[in-house]
Amino acid sequence: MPKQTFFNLPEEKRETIINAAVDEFAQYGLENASTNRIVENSGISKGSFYQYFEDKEDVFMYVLSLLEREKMDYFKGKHPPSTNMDTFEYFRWMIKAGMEFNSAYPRMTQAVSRVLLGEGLYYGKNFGDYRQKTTQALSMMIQQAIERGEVDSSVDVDLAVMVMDTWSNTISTYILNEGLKQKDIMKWVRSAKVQEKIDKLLYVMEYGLRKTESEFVAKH
Amino acid sequence: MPKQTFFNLPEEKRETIINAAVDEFAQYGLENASTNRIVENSGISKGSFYQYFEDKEDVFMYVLSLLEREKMDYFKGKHPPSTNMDTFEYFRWMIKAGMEFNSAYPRMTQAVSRVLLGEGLYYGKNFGDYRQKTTQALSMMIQQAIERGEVDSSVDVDLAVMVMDTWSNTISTYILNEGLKQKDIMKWVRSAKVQEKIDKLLYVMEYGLRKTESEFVAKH
DNA sequence: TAGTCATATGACCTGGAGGTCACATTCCTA
DNA sequence: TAGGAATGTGACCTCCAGGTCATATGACTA
Repeated sequence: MPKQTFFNLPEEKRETIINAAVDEFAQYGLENASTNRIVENSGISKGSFYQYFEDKEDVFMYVLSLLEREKMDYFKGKHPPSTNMDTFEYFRWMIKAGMEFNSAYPRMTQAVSRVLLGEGLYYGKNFGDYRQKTTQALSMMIQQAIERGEVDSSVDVDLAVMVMDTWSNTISTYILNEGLKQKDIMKWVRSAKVQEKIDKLLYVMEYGLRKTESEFVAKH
Repeated sequence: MPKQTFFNLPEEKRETIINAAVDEFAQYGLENASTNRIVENSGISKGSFYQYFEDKEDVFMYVLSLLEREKMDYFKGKHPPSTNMDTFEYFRWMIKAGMEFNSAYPRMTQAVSRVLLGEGLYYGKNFGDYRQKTTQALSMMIQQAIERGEVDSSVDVDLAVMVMDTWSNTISTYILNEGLKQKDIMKWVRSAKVQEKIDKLLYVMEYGLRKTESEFVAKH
C-alpha cells in the first residue's frame, strides 16, 4: 500500500504518477521497470517517490488494486442480457464484457496482464491471490454446469478450469495486442469481424469441453 | 554464432560453459541473465567469455540451435506407430513425442521456452524465425486436414493455427513445470495418469476444431 | 632455444539500477 | 507572524550490469 503522503496529494498529481508507472510496466514489465524513469516521466523527484511508495512493487500492487476496483464498478453496471443463460453463454458474455473493459483501459490492462501472465509464472510473487480468485470463480462455474447437466459429470474440474483460464487469457491477450494497433480500439473490438472471431475461439473451447470427456471415455 | 576460439575448446569445457548458460537462462530468462554469473558458474574468466561469444544473446542463439539439432536427431529416429493416421492422431503423436523429448532435456527446454514464450512476445527479437517455422508447419497441417475432409472447410486456417500453437505450448509448459517437481520426470511423463491428462487436453482442442465452425455457422 | 601467435586473465571502465538523507520549501496553526 | 510539521529535492551512496584491454601464459615453429 502506498503511504499516506501519496493519498494526501491532489488527484491530478496522483494520476500523473500512476500514468507514468502504468506506461513503464506496460513497456518493461515489473522486473525491468525503472523507478528512475517513472520519476522522470511523472515530474517528481526521487525522494518524493520513496515518500509515496515503499518500492516499485508497491506501486504495481496499487495499480492492480485500481484495475480490480474499476473492473468491479464496470461489471456492477453491466448485466447479462438474459437471466436464463447456460454456463457457456454466461462465460461467453463475461469474456466479451471483459474485452470491452480491456478496450476502455488498454494500457492498464496491458501492464497488469503482462506482469501477471508473463512474470508471475516465473518469479514466485504472491500478487495478492489475484490469479487464485479467478480460478476459484471458474471452478465454481464448472461445478454448477455439471450439476445442471450442461457439462458431462465425468469432466475433471481442475482440468476444465485450466482450459477456460488459459483460453480466456489467450483470447484477451490476442485481442488486446491486435486492438492496440488500431486507431479506435473500442470500435474495432465491437466490429462484427472481431466479435465473430471471439465467438469462434470460444466455441472451440466450448465444444471441446462439452464433448471431450464422454467421447474420451467412449474411445477407451 | 560463437567465435572460432569457442569451437577450439575441448568438448568438456564447452559443455561446462553451455550448462552454466542454460541454467542461467532457465532461472532468469534472457533479459535478466547475468554474464558475470555465467562466468562464475562455469569457472572461466570474463575476458574468455567475450573471446568465445559476442554477448549473451549470442550464447542463447547457440543454445537454441543446439536444442533444434537435438530435436531433429531425436525425431529422425522416431516414427509414428501407424502410417494412416488422421491429422489429429498425428498431431497428438507429435505432441507426445515432443513431451518425451522435453523430459529428456528438461533444463534446456525450460530455458528456451521461457525465453521464446515469455520474452519473445514483448521484446521484438527475431530469434531466427524459430517460432515462425512452427506456425508454418501447423498451417500446412491444417490445410491438409481440410483437403482430407477431416476438418470443416469453413475453418479459418490462421485461427486454427493459433489455437493449436497456443494449446501445444500451454500443455508442454504445464507438463514440464509439473514434471520438474517429480523425482523421475521421464517416468512420470510416461505414466498412465499423465498420458491420460495429455489426451484429455488434446481432445478438448480436437473436438473444438472439428465441430466449431460448422456448428457456429449453423447457429447464425 | 628464440620468437611468435593463440589463448587466458581480472582489474578496470561506464552506466544505470534501487535506495538514502541533509537540507530547502511550503503549509498550517498558535 | 513566528515556529514547527509535513512535504519536496537532488546529490550521493552502493551494487552490479555489460564490456574492454594490457599483460601473462603456454604451445608450436623456425
